[in-house]
Amino acid sequence: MDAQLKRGVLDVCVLAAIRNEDSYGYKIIKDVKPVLDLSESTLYTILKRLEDAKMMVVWTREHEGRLRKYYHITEKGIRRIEDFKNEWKELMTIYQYIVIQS
Amino acid sequence: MDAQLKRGVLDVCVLAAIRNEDSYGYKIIKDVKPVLDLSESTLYTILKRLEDAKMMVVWTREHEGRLRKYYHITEKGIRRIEDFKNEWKELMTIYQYIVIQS
DNA sequence: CGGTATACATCATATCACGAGGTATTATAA
DNA sequence: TTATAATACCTCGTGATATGATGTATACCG
Repeated sequence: MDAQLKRGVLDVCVLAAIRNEDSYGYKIIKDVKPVLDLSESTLYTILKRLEDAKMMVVWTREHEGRLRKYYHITEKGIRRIEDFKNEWKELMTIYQYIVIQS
Repeated sequence: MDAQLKRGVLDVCVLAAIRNEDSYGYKIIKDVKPVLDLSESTLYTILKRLEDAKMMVVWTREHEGRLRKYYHITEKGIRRIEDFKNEWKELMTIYQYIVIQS
C-alpha cells in the first residue's frame, strides 16, 4: 500500500488496536500487520508520538524476564478515533469526486 | 481535514480534475477546493511532481494577456487513478478494522 | 551452540503539505 | 483616478513523519 495513503490511518489504527485492551509494542505489530503492514521502527515512532500527544499512557510490567510496556488509551485518544470517523465521511466525498471524474 | 489523511488523496484528486478535460493551475484549485481544501503552494508543488513523474504533460497558451499552462493526463496518470481505486479497497478493510475495535 | 521468537529503541533519509513571500496583468469599485 | 480584487504563475523554508538499517537483551528449541 502507498506510503502516503497510510499516513492518515496509521495513528488511528494503533489507537484502535489498544482501544479494547491495553497492549504492548510487539503484540500491536502482530495484531495490526495483517490489516496494515507496518515496520517495527514505524510502530515505535508512532507509540512515542501518541504518548507525547497524551493519547496514550504507559505502564510497565516484567514478563518472563522481558520488559513489556503496556499502552492504555486516554480520552483524548478515543476522541482522535471519533474525529477520524468524521474525517472518513469527508474522505468518502473525495473518493466520490475521483470516481465521478472517471 | 488532517494533513496526513490528505497526502494519499491529493495527487489523485488533481489527476482526476484533469482527467476529462485539460485544465490549468488556477482552475484546478477552484475545482478541487470545494471537495478538498488545498493551497496554491500545494497545488503547484503537486503539478510539478506529477509532471516530473510523467503522469501529466504540459502545453501553454496565452489567454487575455495572461499565461496559462494546461495539463494533460497521460496513460501513466490514468493508471495511477486506477491503482488508487484498488488501494481504496484496502483502505476500506482498514476502516472496518478501526470501527470493529470501537 | 545457533537460530528463532520475544521485546525494546534510535538515527539518517526521503517525501511532502503549507504558509509566507514574490511577479505580472486585467477588471471592477470607490 | 486609484485602489482592490481577480486571474495566473512560481519558490523557499519548515515541520511532520514512514521506513530501512542498526543496536541491545533474554528465552526457548533442536
